[in-house]
Amino acid sequence: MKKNMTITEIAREAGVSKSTVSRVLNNKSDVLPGTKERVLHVIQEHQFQPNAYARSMSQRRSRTIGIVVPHDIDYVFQNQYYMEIQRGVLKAAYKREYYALMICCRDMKEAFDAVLQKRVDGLLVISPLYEHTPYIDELIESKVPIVLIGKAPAAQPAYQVCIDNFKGATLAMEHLFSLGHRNIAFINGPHFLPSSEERRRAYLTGMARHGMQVLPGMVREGYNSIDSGYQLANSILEEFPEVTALFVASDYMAIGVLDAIHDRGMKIPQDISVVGFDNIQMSQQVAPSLTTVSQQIETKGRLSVNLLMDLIENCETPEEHVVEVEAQLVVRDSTARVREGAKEPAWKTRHIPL
Amino acid sequence: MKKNMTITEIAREAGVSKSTVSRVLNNKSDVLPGTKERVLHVIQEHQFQPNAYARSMSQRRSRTIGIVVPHDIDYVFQNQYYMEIQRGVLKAAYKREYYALMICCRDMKEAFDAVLQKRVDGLLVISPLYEHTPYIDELIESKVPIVLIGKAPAAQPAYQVCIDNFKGATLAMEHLFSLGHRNIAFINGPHFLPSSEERRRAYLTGMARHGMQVLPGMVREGYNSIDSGYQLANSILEEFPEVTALFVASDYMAIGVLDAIHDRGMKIPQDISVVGFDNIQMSQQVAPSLTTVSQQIETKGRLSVNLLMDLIENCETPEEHVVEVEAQLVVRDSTARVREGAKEPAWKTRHIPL
DNA sequence: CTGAAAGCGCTTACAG
DNA sequence: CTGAAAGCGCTTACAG
Repeated sequence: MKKNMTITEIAREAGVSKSTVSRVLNNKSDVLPGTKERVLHVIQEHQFQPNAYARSMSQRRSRTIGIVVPHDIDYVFQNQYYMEIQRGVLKAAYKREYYALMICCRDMKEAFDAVLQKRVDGLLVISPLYEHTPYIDELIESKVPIVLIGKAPAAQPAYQVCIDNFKGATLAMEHLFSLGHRNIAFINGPHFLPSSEERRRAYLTGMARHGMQVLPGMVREGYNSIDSGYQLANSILEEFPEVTALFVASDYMAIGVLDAIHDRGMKIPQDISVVGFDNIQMSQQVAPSLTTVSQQIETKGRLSVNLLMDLIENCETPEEHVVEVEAQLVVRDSTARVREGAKEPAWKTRHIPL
Repeated sequence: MKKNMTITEIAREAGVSKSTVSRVLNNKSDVLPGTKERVLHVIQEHQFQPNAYARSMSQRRSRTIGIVVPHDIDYVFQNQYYMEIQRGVLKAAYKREYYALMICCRDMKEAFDAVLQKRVDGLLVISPLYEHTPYIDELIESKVPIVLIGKAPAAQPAYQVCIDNFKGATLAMEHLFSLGHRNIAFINGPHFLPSSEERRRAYLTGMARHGMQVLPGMVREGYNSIDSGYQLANSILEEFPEVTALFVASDYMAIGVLDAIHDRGMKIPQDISVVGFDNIQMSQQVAPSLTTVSQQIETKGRLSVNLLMDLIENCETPEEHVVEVEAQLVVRDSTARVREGAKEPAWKTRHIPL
């Protein structure tokens, strides 16, 4: 492996100019076959690869995208959601011969730096929160190619790849209703996540559609951690023993819910049904395996790369700003028909058609 | 966010030369405080950041390291071991203001490319297999700064950060022996992993030390997947019903083992004890939580970055090639005293002192 | 079809 | 302490 070859030496050895070597390297059409042959031969012989950064400089693009995750490294690398996204992103990027740079930063500062330093041609922002709105707006305003994965909190129209959270959550609720459940509690994700609002609306709408009144304690807010799911499930079941099903807005929390129910000596799904959201890997490895709403995480990652590269390469901006991936219900072992003789809730009063 | 500032424009506005701006940017000592002040002010005002690649080119270093994982993206991003490593690596790299580029490639080709293209200043190779020996040797020979995480398969001395697998596996075995277990089966990792050999030796040595004969079927080889653990445990328990404990060379397989035992209607740890290896996150989330040998994965990631940067920056090469991280036994809920009346194995014949 | 020259945005000796 | 010039290794018009 000879390391310090440059285009100049290749040119000398092949008896041509640097320009010609460059043309061969970039597969330009106007090179005489014989010349091309000769140059390629020298290149092969030395295992020559052009300096990527010199190239980036003169081409004014780096063929590198930034995957920005506005969270702590510790959090990100312990969360399967981000792993799935990264998987989809890296696979798609490799396929188009792009590199991807992981940028974890709470305040998006490093993302700005990477752009200003011309390290990346564009940005993929995963799960931005409301608090990131000003940063994202500034990036959009500066014409930085940028695609958001997950609901956009930006004030101006942002390119984004997401699912319809309302539809997804409705799938979960209808599944539970179809199994005869009526006393359904809801554990939502944190309010600072744009997706939480829609899922909440779906829960409330579903309950209303089936004539169920929702008491305040039936809806809780967790932090998407296993532990918060555990705590909240205990608290809910304490207060509402007649609950027969829980809809939980993230798989991690749902897994905590499974634990809590188990520790209370109840059986899943015989006594209580649980539906999660996300369909992370772990959801099929737990016992019982978790019925959940798939976000098609890897697909989102893949599509977002494609969209971002269209923005980078074509410069023309697609009309449609939103790419929607379909949310899908994945039925596994954590849901079943409502238990016999489940108490009718005292507050079930009337059927409200919507 | 103004994007197209260059050092030249900063120089003009500050009324100095590019050289001086460069000196300020790089914190060189010999700049008059007043001048420095003035330049910094203009820089701040424009939020100027120097072009990273131009810098890399003239400095002949990129402040970027390659994390090469010689496996498929799909495999890597579904494996918590690699996530933990990445976590440690990224945190340490950020701290020293380095970037890290993820390079997944079965045959290490992309790793060579990254070096030849001068994209990275050095390489971190995670879990190299025997089959990667020639590639790694070539890199070492070419004086590319390189550190291996995990036992080195290289023919020549390679810098590496690893645990003492023999010692770690011995901790697991002694733990089981101390609980009274004698009929211990062993599920090893694949033979193409350098670590497997040592763990196997530890198992055999432990058994011998306690006078236990090891029948052929008591040692199996899996692929470090949950599924292979499941299959192998079933097969072992079928053949050797008197087994009271399994030592499993990776947590993923051990989790499969837990499932298998559960599905056979036996209780853990009352009927059978299980010890894993790695201490991935999941090992504490399963039920029962898994007793295992911690590799201190994140620590390995962190230390390997530090070692690699010493190689890159100091050019002087440390004498000691091996950094050893201590393997630690983590006792959780999957191990307990051997069950009462467990059958003494027919083949227990004599005590062989070693 | 090919080459010489200029340029990308920095840093680094070399003078002064 | 500061500036002019050369150089890092490419690409890209511009001629021919």
